[in-house]
Amino acid sequence: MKDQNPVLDAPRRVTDVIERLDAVMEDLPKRLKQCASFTRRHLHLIGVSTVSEMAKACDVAPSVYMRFCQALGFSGYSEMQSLFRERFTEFRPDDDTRLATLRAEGAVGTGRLLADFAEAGHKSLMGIANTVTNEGLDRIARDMARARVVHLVGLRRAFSVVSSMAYTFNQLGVPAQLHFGAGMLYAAPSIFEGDVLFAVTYAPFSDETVNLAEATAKRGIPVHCLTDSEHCPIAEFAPELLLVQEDEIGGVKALNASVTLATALAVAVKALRSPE
Amino acid sequence: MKDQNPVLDAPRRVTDVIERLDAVMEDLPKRLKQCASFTRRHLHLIGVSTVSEMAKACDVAPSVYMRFCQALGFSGYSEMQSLFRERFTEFRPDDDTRLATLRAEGAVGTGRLLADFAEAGHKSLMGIANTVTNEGLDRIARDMARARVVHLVGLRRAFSVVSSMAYTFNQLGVPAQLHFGAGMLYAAPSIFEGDVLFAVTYAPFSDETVNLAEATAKRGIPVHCLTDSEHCPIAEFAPELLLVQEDEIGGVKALNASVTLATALAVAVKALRSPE
DNA sequence: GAATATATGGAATTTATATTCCATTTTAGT
DNA sequence: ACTAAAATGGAATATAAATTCCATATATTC
Repeated sequence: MKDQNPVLDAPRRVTDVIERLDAVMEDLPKRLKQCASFTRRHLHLIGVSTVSEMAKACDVAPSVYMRFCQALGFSGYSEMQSLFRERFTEFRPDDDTRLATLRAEGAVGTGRLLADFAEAGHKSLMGIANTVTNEGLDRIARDMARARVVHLVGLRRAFSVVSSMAYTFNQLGVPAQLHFGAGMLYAAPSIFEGDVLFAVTYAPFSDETVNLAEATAKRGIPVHCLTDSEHCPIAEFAPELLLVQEDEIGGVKALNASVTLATALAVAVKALRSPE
Repeated sequence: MKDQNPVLDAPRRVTDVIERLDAVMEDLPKRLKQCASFTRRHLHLIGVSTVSEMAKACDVAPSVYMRFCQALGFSGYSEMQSLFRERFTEFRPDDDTRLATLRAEGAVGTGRLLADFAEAGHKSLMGIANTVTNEGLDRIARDMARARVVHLVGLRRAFSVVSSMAYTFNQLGVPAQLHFGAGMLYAAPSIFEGDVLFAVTYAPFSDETVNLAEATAKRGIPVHCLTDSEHCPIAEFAPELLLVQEDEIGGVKALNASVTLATALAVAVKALRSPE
């Protein structure tokens, strides 16, 4: 540490932390680099861990991790941690007013909105690592890899998720069928034994999606589900549930976690199907 | 609390907590019920909050929240909190050594894939700030805000982007129409003067999207475009071009930047349209 | 409406955690 | 190889948090 930044102000957004991390990574001494490297890949742990835990995970003394936080511009670990806890605790009553004043702020306002959504995206991505377990994801991937055809269903917000997944499957040569349109239940007859259904639905859950999942599960065909709540009714029929928590700005939710998870899942299925 | 459960063992899983919460909810005295009710709806806060914070959020004294934890069977807040932190820390997505052994064992690095795509997402999001100018985005938003109807077009990978945008517009009450299907050109007649077309296409550019954009532009209707290359042919007809660079893993591109940009744009349009 | 049991909130105590300090080790420059 | 500068880790301290205790308030029962 050559004290290259005499008065470095603390990052105020997750985005800034990542940026700074990438910027200083190379110039850091061994131990601090360990901190940077591990932290960069496990941002989500900061909010729920103590210094000693983080230090241990980085295989470093607590005091070293302390200095690492300071090298990033924070006064200490507590300050850094509070930034990563914000996402959960932060209550934003000013969202509405902020949107209302956007009109007056012009380009600056629009840019800030974009920055906000980018920030929401980062946070959502961090969340995946928190809520999704390797084992669960792996089991679903294996199940899908065995399937003759993977059927995809999702409406409203979930539709963009399944449609991107359908595209990825297509691109990779994995047989997949995207179901949409009003009479979702008419999709049931085209789902056969040996197939798998992947349903995506967010609260408030779409009846059509739930009904199709239920009907399919009752025929003994495996159903898997991606959702944002433990109370998703499909949970009753699905052996494995993927839970994501998306950040939102002014009531509009990000889609980053879902889309990323869906993409990773599709690629995993392809990898498992390939003989190689 | 009538000490109905002399030796109540602590819940071991989050599910157990929820169950117990639902079970005792009714029999609890006023303050403890407050705790139960709030906690039930904000389980995710436990891992990242202190007793005092939780107590304050429940509008209750810290000691009350303490007794609430004990009523649930925990020895105290710390024990309960550690249960909610477990799920975050027990699982380290890509501990390098563990991953190495996993691969050696022939298992698929599903978790690694997810971590990789999350990383690609982070990078893509970081890229937006660099390549998109506030002014350009703002001009497009203002143009769209003036439009009678915003028409959306995009195929293949771009389809999930426009479909999510269509959903957001819908949710916000902004008139928007999503065009899809084989004969994209037949969409042209439904685009009128006073409307705006927003086209999304990535290299190699889809002819149908480009053709619709061209035909629309030639009729004097404004066309805006989101793409990943300066060579996008729509650039010739579009006053403003949004460029995003998505990271990719093994040839499969992330969608984070595009989806985030599209969402932010939609919200900006809504904000600019709202009266007040 | 009094007596008893239960619930409550603030203050005191204990425990854990963050942070600083300093002696020792490592690295970089000559 | 020697010296100076930087980095490191463990121990000491300061700070904040969890937990307990108790006096007071509220509800229940007779």
